[in-house]
Amino acid sequence: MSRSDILSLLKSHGVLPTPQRMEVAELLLDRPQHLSADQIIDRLRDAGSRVSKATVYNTLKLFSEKVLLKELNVDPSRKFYDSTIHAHHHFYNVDTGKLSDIPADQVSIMSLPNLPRGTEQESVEVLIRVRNRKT
Amino acid sequence: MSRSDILSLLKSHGVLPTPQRMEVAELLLDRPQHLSADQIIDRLRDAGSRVSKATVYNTLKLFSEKVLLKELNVDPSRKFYDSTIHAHHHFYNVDTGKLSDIPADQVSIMSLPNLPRGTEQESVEVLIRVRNRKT
DNA sequence: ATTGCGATTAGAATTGGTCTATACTTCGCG
DNA sequence: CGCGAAGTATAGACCAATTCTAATCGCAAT
Repeated sequence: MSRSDILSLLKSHGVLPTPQRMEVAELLLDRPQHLSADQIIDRLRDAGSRVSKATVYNTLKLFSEKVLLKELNVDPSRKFYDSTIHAHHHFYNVDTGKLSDIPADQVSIMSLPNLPRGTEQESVEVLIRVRNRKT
Repeated sequence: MSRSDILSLLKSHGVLPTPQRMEVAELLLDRPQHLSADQIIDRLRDAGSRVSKATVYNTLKLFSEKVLLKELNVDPSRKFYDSTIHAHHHFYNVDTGKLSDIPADQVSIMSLPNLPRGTEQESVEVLIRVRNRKT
């Protein structure tokens, strides 16, 4: 994804494109991936950036509010930020902590229960926990 | 569930029944529910117990290893401990933070993808995120 | 220039959870 | 019985992820 694509992506989602936000967006939204805030900070720093931790967290929160990415709560110890926003599912390897995507069309759910009264559905997420096969 | 039921439950799962573990088990395993470690500590303390935080965490971790309960990673800020261990799914109300159970038989999944190579399946969890309907 | 407001920042604060070091129990065995 | 080993409980220190705070910066509109 080019710089100008990202620029218009941010604008079209109502996000003011500051230099720091552009850096985060270019890193994360470039391709389908799952990164923790920590990994993002490390990579930006490695690339010579001097963004602060707080800005990265602010930016990630803003992006997820504006639906530029998805927060994943799978690993008990930290959030992952997923650059794929359309509906899809995940494998989580409990041994390695690695997440991987499952395209939505590879899981089909036949029946869903009635929602609790007074609520409406926001999303359906399937998480398949796997472990390394010990042969 | 009676005291002696819990006693034999612990023993049958290879857990030495100490007084503190009995307290936690009686509180949590009594009926289907989802509690955070914090809630558990508070309730025990309210009931006059003097268990330490560390012991509660140790106990919950032990119980989950011995499959007396399930850890849930749904809420970004804390784990929930679920007294229902057989396969089932959850609603999560993002507005209230409340979790509720979906019996396994109310969700049927038709097709599942191939697992990543070298891994075996541990569990399949469906999480339906809901929000309060704004009428 | 000055004002004002959102963005950025460093560092402090918070918080759920874990670790450590010590003390206490329990149990097998002589 | 009494001892030692092994396992458990505890308080409090510690840790790491995230959030908060208060000060500063940058820029747009006056």
